[in-house]
Amino acid sequence: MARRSDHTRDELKELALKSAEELLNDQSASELSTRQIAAKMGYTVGTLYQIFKNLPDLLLHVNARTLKILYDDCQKLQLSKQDHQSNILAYANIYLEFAHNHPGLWELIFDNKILNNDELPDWYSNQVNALFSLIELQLKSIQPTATNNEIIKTSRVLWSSVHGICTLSINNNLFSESACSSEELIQSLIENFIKGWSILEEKELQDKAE
Amino acid sequence: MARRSDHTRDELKELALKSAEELLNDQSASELSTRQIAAKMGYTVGTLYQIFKNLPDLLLHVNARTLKILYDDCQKLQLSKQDHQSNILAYANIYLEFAHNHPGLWELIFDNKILNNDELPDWYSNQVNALFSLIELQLKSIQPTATNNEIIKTSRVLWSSVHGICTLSINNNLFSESACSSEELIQSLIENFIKGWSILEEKELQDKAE
DNA sequence: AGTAATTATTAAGCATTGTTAAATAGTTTT
DNA sequence: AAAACTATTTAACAATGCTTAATAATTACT
Repeated sequence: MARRSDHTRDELKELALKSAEELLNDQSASELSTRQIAAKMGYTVGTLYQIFKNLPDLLLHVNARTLKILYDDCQKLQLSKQDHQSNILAYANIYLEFAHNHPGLWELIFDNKILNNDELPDWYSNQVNALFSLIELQLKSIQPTATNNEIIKTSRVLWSSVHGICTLSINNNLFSESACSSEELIQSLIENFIKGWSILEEKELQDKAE
Repeated sequence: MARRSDHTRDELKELALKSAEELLNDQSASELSTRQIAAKMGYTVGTLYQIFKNLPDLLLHVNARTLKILYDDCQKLQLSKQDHQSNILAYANIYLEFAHNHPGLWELIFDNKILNNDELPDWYSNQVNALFSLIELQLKSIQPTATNNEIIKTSRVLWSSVHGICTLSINNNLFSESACSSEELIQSLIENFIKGWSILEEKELQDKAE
């Protein structure tokens, strides 16, 4: 057989990404293969290489869709005008919940097959930055006098930490005997960190005032 | 050829682990293979399977040695009697430095090939717990009245967060344009979190006193 | 000492993997 | 209707980890 023209190029792309995503519901990112994706599409491997440069390229597009979902979920939130800490906690819970419900998709975002291969394209970095901006906005509201650099730094610290809790609570047994849920851990992190961060800034302001 | 008896069983074990460790200096954990290890030893794969159950088992033993190095490094520290926050920061920097200098070995600790396969053996979990105990001891010194559960929870939060910062700062480009070093991020995390955590406890104590 | 049992080591086979080049069959153009 | 084009398949390559059968060297036993 050849040249079926059952699907346009765009349809094939959509089909490939959807197939990969469905497979990642049942297995880990490292087990995902081109042949599996092709089979799920009803095509063979060669077709994939006509649409995507290679497997990492395909997976990068899967990640782009994942980032979009995360961003859209964040946008749907009813944000509080006053309680910015709660807003950050809500973002963190969206992240945690997604990681729990879609461990395969989530794991893929940090897959070295994709990250190590090439420089990430701009359109992809922009999606990541957009997510960071959400946190930065809340931090800026908490401490309007903080420098831009301090805001960026703090958003990275916070989000890396949230990410770390997700990683370790999802993948393994390090928490085996302890009865702490990941929600509790996330809440402890954000409560204590933001509390400390606010007070640090207040002290600095007092220092300046004296 | 067969039965060279150039090495005893123990020597072969040592040789295999050392070979794996050396390979991990130049490549990522996911690229590491039995054939590579065997070739580096000057043997073939079958020999490995006489010493270890399988590859995950071999890697688990590599990890055990990594954990021991980390623990020994922590023990070498000159701990402060008063400034427990600095002690925790020192532990975190040991962790960060190791991750930076030995990304392959460090990555392997969280490899799913090992973690997902079986339940971890007790002798391994004990090594992990010993490392957590170091942090727990410092936290207990900061807040002697905190419950055991609160100490365990807090150690998990802190260490997961440190781990998250290491993960993201080593593996990828999410921090591309921002000029924050991982040391800065770690310091911000620990300073702010511990500050917030201490104050939270003080408030609770006040509540109880009233 | 010489044969038998044991065991360390190799070598080969299986089912995978990503990727590419060539063959094939359907569509479009001439 | 024939020729040009191209989407799709097929087949091949070099890897991977795992398992097992064959082989060779040592040890144990008579």
